[in-house]
Amino acid sequence: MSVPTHGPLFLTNTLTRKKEEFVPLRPPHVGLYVCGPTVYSDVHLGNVRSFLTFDVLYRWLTHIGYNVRYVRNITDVGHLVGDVDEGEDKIAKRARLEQLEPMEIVQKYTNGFHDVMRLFNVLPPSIEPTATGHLIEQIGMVERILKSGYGYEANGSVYFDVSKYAEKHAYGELSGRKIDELMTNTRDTEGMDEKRSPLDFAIWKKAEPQHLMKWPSPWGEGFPGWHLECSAMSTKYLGLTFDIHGGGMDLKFPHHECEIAQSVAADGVAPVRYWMHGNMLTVNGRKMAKSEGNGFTPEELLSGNHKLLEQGYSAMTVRFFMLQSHYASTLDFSNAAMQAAEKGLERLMAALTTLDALTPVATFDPAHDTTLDALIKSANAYMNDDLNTPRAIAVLFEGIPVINNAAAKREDRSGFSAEQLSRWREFYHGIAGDVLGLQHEQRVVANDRALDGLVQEFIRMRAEAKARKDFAASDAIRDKLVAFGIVLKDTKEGTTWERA
RNA sequence: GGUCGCGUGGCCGAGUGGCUAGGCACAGCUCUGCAAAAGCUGCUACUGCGGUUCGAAUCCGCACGCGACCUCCA
Repeated sequence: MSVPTHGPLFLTNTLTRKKEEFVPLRPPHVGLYVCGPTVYSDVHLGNVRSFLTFDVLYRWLTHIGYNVRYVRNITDVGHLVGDVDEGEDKIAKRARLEQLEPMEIVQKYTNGFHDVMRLFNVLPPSIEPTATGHLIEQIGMVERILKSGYGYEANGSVYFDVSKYAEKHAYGELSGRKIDELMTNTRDTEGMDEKRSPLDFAIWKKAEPQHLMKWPSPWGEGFPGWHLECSAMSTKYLGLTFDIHGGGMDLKFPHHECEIAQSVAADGVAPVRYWMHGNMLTVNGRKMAKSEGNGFTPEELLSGNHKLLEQGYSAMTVRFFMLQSHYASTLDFSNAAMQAAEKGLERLMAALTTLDALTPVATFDPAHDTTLDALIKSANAYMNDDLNTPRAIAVLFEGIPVINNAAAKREDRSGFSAEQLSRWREFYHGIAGDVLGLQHEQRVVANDRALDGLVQEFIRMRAEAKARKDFAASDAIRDKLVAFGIVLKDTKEGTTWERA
């Protein structure tokens, strides 16, 4: 099988700020690394968007025939509260506040993160390494950086020497920053005399005696710097140079810039061939962020129990909503937009159900083949064009009238042959399901069968009433059911029901 | 202040130098006992002002407005 099977894939490489054809280092293998969460609190919707973006990338790469090793880390140490390497560790702080062991915090929020990912139908990565599980690798990397002369030890901590690095390498190339501008704009450096320059960053940090999260190292007890883990773990699992590194736009600087510098300093090669950055989810035009206090958790979203939410929205509605915009654009969350997405998704999923329920006819429409060929072609082209999911979704909608038409009309030639049906189903389930990860909501849970049996009985009674033209009785049944949130739909095949 | 980006129809949101995404909403019609659902039809936008061009919403300049990053953040 040739790779890729769906034509060349183009991705926007934020390193060059251009759309480039994606050619992996060692096809059919693709190495993909995505910065995962720091597990010190609940993930919010903005975080979800980022993981969703790379979920679709992972799904698409797989769909077009690549063998993807997807590494997404869990940051469970080293991420400090403040800036300039002086604050408290985020997890340690949370542990103190919640009066738990740091690892209990890590476990708690890792579990929560996994639950949320499952809820949004985000696939698990191939490897989900933790920073604390890779202390050896990180210490090794610090040693290599020291050996190459780009790090220095000060009072039990080790810092990366940005100025020295910038003499020979392009520090700032990813984020478009110039070193002297960075120097000018940096805030006061008082109280940080361990660092030679405010731009330097910790790759190993000395731990105070009371510090809970610390490990022995050649420089004494301490813990690794935040940026280091991604470099160490991506190197370990994907090699010195790998294909794609993804993350949120806000990680571009300094996090990813530091990753590049560390890898080049330690191993002499640029670590990443294609950098990809997802854009931010905004609320009323402002970035959703924990510090802004405008984020909501998936639980609040589902229940609608938040001052910014007019109602609850399902995870699939959110997924669909997010995929209706391009990953590189900011996306503004609003109730009106969510309600529109809810309706749109409903229509799409209803069409899928209709398609699955269609029965083949003898006098089918031969045009369904050419129509489908066109849909397939453009859907693939759009996905290959830097993951244009909104366009791919639009393609799915283009075929919906064809499906609905076939279902609504029994007499004409709008029907499908058995072969056409299987091809259409394969396409719709492939794009909507496998690639975009949209799935039916499980709206009714435990007593689904009991409820269905009950409603079917009412439908039967109503049909009897209609048969004897007792419309008062039939309407009464329908209205009663509506009051209970059950909506009846009359079709040529009979009456179906769904929840309002 | 520096760097980067954005400004599209009632709303959300794609996009290309000429071939008028899609969703939601709205209106009319068809189907239906009625309604819902479904189908058909309609709704032609691109912040402002200049410029390049046969032709620009799409390229360039300026202005205005908004945002992101520059400090932890997906």
